[in-house]
Amino acid sequence: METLGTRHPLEPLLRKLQQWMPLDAKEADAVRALPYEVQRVKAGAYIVRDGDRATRSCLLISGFAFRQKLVADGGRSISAIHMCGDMVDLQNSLLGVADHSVQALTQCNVAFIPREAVKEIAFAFPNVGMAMWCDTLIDASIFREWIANIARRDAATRIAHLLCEFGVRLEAAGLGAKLAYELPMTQEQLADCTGLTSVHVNRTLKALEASGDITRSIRHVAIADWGKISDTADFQSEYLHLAPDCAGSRAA
Amino acid sequence: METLGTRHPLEPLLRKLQQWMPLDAKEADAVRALPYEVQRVKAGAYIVRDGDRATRSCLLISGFAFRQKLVADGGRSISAIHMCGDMVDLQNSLLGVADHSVQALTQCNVAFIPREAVKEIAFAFPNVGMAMWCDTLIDASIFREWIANIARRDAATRIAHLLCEFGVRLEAAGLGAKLAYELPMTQEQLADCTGLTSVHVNRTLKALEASGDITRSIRHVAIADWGKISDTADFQSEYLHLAPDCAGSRAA
DNA sequence: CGCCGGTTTGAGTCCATTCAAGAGGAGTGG
DNA sequence: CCACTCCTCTTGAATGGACTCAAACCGGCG
Repeated sequence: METLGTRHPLEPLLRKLQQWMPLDAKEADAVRALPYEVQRVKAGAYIVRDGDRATRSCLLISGFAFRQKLVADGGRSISAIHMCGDMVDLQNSLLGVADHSVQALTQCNVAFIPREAVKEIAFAFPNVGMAMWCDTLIDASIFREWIANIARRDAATRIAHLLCEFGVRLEAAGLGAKLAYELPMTQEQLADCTGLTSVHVNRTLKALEASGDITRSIRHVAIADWGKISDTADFQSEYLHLAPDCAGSRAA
Repeated sequence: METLGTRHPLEPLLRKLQQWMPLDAKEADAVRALPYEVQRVKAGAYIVRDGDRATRSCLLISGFAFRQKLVADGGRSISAIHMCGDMVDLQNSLLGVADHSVQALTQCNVAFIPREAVKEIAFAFPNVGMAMWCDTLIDASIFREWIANIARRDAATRIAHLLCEFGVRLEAAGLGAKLAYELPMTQEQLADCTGLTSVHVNRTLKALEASGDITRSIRHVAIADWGKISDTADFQSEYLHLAPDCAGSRAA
């Protein structure tokens, strides 16, 4: 667990960007020099609302958030979960009008950065821009995997897959271990991530527990054997692009 | 219908980019000056294979292509359909290793552009880069809508939604009318786009026909009443971001 | 003409849903 | 400290939308 402590508030962004592309001192300083304003957001509150004209990008400094869309009959679809260091709203702010909402899953600290400042740094420092672009491309890769997950896997596989992804991403973000972590979601939210109902999520979780794939208490998930669960989950981590070779080589 | 004729092969790319961001003469010339190599690809052939180390980006000059992923039990998920002017492979080539395949739906003409050339023009000409970035963000927006479509809508709504999207995009690309077009897909491919089986797609198409939403012959789709079908489809076009305000204003 | 991929149709099955009700836990206020 | 409420989790029974399996049909093409 990291504390905010004395660290620069934008440090998590820097950490994330460096994952995709090494940045030199000048580039890192430029990131730190971005203008921002930090706000505390309560669990459940909207960070961006569908239809908003977004003029700022949001960086998650602590806590968790998710993207959601509503359909005609009132159903909800969650299309992404975000954690510390994620630029939660490049998607909306660069496109002008938000096509979906972003909501706080837990209490969050969010840094708002004016969209023009993001554009400026992206093109003034190509390596920073490339890292940001990659970040949005990896979000897209995760969307594709979720499409496949929801479209073509059964309930147990879907949920196991989500649990695997969550573990790997938490570990990559330095927020926990992939074999044991706090899952900050209700079963209903889990259902909206996987296209199931909360009742069936409940039954499926119990089945996963019974088959020895996971153990869990309230919101804590523990994975006994990574090989076993990633097998039932049909999980391969390539789509997360954690290997450090995004975008090829640095620009001069 | 546009013919290739005497036009510059990269003209469709220019058209697409200008949709997101107006480009001046110098910027347009830079796009036209991109190095490329055109190849004819047969229907069904792979343009990019899952796991490839992609070093070039692919631009669709004519024909249709789709993105697909396979899951453990052999099921297939189609996560996107692409048409003339689409940069089909920024996603893979910028990230290094392809996390999914791209396959020709019909016979295609594809222009291959070295990835370094794409990166160079993107950062040498910020407006071009911004347009490309927007393009990938809009792809991501479509992914999110597909997630909601597959996760939370019933079969008839799902398919009607896909038909609406297809009509609007074809019209936006100057390839047809949204109320009547050729659908270059088999029912099995339609099924893989919507997370259904081909049998059920067949029944659902017949039901849509019976209820007067569409008429169809072999691969031809006609929509009698846009209001009616977009209603049964729960379709709103905002997520396609066709309104010309992506990315805010041009850079100086 | 015969093959082959795609479409159509029927019958039976099943995975996930719906509806309903009870149990557990956290937080609030008297 | 307890009563009360709200939310989440849990479980059961019945239902249903989509699937599976299978066979027939159709149209284009070699």
